[in-house]
Amino acid sequence: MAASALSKVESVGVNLSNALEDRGLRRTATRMTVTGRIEQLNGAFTAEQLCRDLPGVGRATVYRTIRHLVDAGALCKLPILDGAPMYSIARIEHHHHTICSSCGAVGEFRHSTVERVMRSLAKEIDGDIVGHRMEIFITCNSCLAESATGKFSVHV
Amino acid sequence: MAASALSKVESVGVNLSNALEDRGLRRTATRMTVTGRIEQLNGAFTAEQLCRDLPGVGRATVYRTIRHLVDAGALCKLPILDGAPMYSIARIEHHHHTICSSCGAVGEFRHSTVERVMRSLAKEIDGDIVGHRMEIFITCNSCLAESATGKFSVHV
DNA sequence: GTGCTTGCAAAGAATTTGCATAATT
DNA sequence: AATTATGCAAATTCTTTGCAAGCAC
Repeated sequence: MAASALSKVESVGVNLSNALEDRGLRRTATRMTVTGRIEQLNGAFTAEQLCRDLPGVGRATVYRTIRHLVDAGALCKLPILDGAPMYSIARIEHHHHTICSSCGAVGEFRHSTVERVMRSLAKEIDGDIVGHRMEIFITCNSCLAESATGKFSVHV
Repeated sequence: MAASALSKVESVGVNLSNALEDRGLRRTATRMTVTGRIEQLNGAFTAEQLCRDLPGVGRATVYRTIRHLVDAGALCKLPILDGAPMYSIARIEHHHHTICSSCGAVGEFRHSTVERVMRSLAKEIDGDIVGHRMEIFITCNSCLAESATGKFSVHV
């Protein structure tokens, strides 16, 4: 992959528990467990998956913690066409996602051209643009290698 | 609004009941009722809204008909960050949506530059690109006029 | 008449909420 | 000590499914 205009997103020392503290929430053992697990996952995840990984933590707490993190802007929620939304750490302020249609793996990317296009569209769309979202559906390299069959819905 | 590179989507004589027939499904009175209602709505809608509008039709049938239409490619399903997905008639093969963050109104648009950007990204993204989705969140002109308060979540 | 359709109600899946108990500050 | 957090179970919300009765072809 070329490196030119596309900047791959690298870890930028996100600290989820700090994000919660900054919102005035208490630093509890349970929250450390949840945020710790999210940080050690290296990609996007669902609430259900987190519950499975952390049987010692109640479902409600997992959901509540996720919601706090989303509200804090530390996680971004990405809607999946069929099924539960996925979450991924918001390592940079504005980015888009690649979603593997086969295995569901989520990546983040940022591309200056996309943002430039948005600015040019602004002049032509009715109303004020307040934001945008873009997802690129891919078959990731490992799935290409395995030539796995599709599991996730794609809006082409 | 300028007309240049952005082509607004106009009705192109979509016929939803035909789309169902083309799939080998029977032309029933109930299905005509559902497709008729969808066609007379001039924007996106939720399953729930359709159920409310058509009290004579069972929920299950509404959901089943919507699914058939999506499978037929006659409707596109668009995931909403918080809440039920919305559906809109797929009048052109590939397009994107504008969603008013205030009233939820959905518009369709197509912009050649967006597609061009996708092609340039293809060279730089790991894996094969199989599709993409883009939503532009706006405050529509009527909401600007009313300066209504936001109701829909926005991923900025 | 045969097989697809429908509507109801029940089942499911995902998420939220009430509330008593436990932990943090 | 006061207040927030947790876990459980029940409640919600959205959607699908089983099934008997009704239509389309």
